[in-house]
Amino acid sequence: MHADSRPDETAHAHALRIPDKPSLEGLEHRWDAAWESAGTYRFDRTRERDQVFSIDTPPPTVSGSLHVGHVFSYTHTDTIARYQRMAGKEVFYPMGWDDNGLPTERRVQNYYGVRCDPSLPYDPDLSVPSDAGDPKAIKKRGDSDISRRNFIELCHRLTLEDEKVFEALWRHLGLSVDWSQTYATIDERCQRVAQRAFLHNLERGEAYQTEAPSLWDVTFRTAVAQAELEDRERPGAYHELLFHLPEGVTSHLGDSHLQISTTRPELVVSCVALVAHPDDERYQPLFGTTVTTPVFGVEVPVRAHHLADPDKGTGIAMICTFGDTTDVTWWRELDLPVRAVVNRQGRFQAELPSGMETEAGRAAYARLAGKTVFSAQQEMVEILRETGELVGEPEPITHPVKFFEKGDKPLEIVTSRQWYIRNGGRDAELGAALVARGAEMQWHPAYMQTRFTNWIDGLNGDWLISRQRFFGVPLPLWYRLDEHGDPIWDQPITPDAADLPIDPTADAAPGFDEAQRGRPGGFVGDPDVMDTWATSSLTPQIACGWGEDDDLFARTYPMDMRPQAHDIIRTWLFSTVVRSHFEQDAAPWRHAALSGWVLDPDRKKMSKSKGNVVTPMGLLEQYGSDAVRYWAANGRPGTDTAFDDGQMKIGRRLAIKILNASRFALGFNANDSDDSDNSADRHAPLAIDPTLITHPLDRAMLARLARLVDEATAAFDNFDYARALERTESFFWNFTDDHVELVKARAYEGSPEGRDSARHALRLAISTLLRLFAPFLPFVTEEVWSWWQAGSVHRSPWPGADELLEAASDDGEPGDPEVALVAAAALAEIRRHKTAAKRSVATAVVSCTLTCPADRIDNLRLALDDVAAAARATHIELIELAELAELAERGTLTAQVELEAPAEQGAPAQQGAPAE
RNA sequence: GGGCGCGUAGCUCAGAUGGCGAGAGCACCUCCCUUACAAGGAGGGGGUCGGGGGUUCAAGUCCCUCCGCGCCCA
Repeated sequence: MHADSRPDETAHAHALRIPDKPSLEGLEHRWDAAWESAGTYRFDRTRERDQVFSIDTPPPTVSGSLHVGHVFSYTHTDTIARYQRMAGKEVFYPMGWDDNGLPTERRVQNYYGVRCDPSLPYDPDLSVPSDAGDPKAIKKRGDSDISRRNFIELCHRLTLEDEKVFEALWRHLGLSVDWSQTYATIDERCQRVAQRAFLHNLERGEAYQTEAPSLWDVTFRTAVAQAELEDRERPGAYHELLFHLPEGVTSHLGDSHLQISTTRPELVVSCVALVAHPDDERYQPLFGTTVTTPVFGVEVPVRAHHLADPDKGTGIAMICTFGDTTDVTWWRELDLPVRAVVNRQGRFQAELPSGMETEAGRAAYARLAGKTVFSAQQEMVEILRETGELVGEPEPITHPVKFFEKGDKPLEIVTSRQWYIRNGGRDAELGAALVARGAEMQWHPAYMQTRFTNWIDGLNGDWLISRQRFFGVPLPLWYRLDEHGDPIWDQPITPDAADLPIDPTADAAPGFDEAQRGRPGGFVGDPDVMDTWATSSLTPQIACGWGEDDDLFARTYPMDMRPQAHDIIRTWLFSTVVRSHFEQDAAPWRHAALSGWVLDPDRKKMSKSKGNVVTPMGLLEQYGSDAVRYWAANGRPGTDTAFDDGQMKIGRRLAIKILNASRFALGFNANDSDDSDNSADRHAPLAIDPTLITHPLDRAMLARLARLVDEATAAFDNFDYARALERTESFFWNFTDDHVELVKARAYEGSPEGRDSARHALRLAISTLLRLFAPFLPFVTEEVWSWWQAGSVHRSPWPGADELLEAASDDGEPGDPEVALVAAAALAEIRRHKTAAKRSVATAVVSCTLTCPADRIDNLRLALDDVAAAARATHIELIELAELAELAERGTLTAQVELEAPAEQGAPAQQGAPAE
């Protein structure tokens, strides 16, 4: 299929074609098409596992928009992929799309102006709204309700469009993804994998359901997992309430009541206990006694628990069902009853909560029932004022409140039946095993492993995977209904593996008829879908063909590399480790590579909500993909990087420089003895013959290049692409500024030996540098490569230092880098005099004396012909520097220069002053 | 409050295992059409390496402490 571009075949030169005016324009489109048709990045699945480098790319959420952060981190991955490919590995680099979940549902709702109503029947003839994408028209007509299946169809339709846009951007950016290996987390195969994995978890006891308090978003009407929480600072107020002590008991202050500070007075009705720290002497006498709540007069115990903070408020707090996650902890650990009042709509339920015995209590509750939490609080404060049980006025504060990261109302905690997967949050042994999995992987940078470990150590519950949504992978379960039509929860019916994927709300349970759905003695399907992470945590299994393509799986799993941003270690990375731990008893990857964030100039994370995002395609078009990649690749692993279009300009300049320098280095005829422009040799293939490289300066340059190759290789092997780029770039600028200038004259018109040496060394250097740059600047390097080489630079072998050292040596004598350094220093010194004299660099030098220490002078002598030619000097005198004191004056090399008199004005000859 | 990371020229950042005068690019200033490149080239000015202690013959580099910033978690 692409035999001509295999890395193990010797690249061979082909007819030389160098454009007169090389340009970057249009390279992206041209080479993307060429790579596609040549199959340059196709995975060769005949390779064995040890020859393969497999990459687990976290699929981006297509319904979100791509931003520069994606370009940034995906470029990092691509540089590694390209390096590994050139280093001889067969790279398995698939791409997925994360379609399911809330973001897509919201986008579909807004884009088409529809709402999902699961109670509606499927309408097979439903047409796509003609005003899709027109917010004004949709607002005018209002949303229309459609069935669940119709809704899901629209989700699929829109994500398909989104995927095309994403792929086009990735191709333009030059990701070396194998585009024949794509998946979408909602496609049939992914659903099958997700359901199969869940059923395995269920069989092994790693998945379980329970009726438990869970965080609930009242807007989206869905449960939310711990990993999806975020704290937001919100205004609130401390309310001082009075709880009443039994007859004859007084507080440490001598009062017949206790004063409690709370930010949620409306939850007094759900209060089940008071709690203080066990060491708190003020409340120790009360532990084990009871108090009665204000307004409702419910008797609740006073308990001790170490999580109560003696310094907060009055040091004693009320425990409610449930005000926050600490309440849940207290409820569980102190074995307290439940007195729930907030329903899933975020309103106070109509029914009277338990324990409400007084008439006044009932009357008060009647004023709260049906109200939202917000209104109920206002009403409750009013009631407390009326009863005189509110002390003073509420004191406004700002405090962190838990939100669903995609929501905009504070989370409530409601009790419901949900499915969980164990993750070590309630099982120290499992937690330790997962920490150990983390230690099996290499982290780049290494300190990121600490975040992983810290996250596991901080977990306090299992992973809740049930979501009350529509566009997701259904939980593959049904429940029998008893004779009353109530589900028998603890004996779920599971499907046959061969039937996966299934939708329990559409497919009948095995052994039942569809007509029995919802009937007593019949069955009902689980209405929930799985959390999106429950699928995307399986990307290694999905990409590698687990359970579907054992041959591929054996060649690719566990995967070599997983790149991602550091903020989702706790979610995506962690959950993927959990699944592999359970399913394969292995870590999913060998290397976890973490990228930083893109920050705006104010050091804030770039994000859509902050309105500071830049559209990636515009950048790619403005600066060129290579230039944008250059900026991205300068971001070191794990390090946040400022968005900087200045760096992109530099990247563009570098790409242009590569074009021009290559044009020079490759611009000599293949037949070195014939320089005529119209010779038949003009397009003859160029050769590189290392044995012709004899000049000490050429050999010195190649010796330095060998060092560079070693450094770049070591950096890449350590996943430090940024270092590899920085070293390569630094060498390249010196190469063009110094080496090219020094050898230019010799390459054009030197002696036959000198000329050959210069030209072949230039070609070898360019060949090497193009390959070193290829992972970063895939387009311009491929362009130049195509001028004179067959096949793709991206399938050519990564350069080796040995070949360069071999080429640099002469009769067994190694090349000496010092020769290049001292020659460059000498040329710079002479140029400095010309600039100081405000003369052109081309000005001829009438006489020149260079002074430097003995050890350097010998090296300088070896390249003196080139220095003189580059300086336009007919002769250079060398003087050995004797005195150490002189050496300390300035540098180790000084020049005295006399320049040719200016041609016209007849001004006196410039006398270069001795360097100071 | 705990954990992790960061603080080097006006800006963006390099500076493995401590070692000869602290670097790059951008920006700034001066100069130069030199046959790869004017979307260029040559050169120049500019830093108490966050503050303070300590270890060492020697510290931007190691230790302690303080200050500031970011992220994650309580």
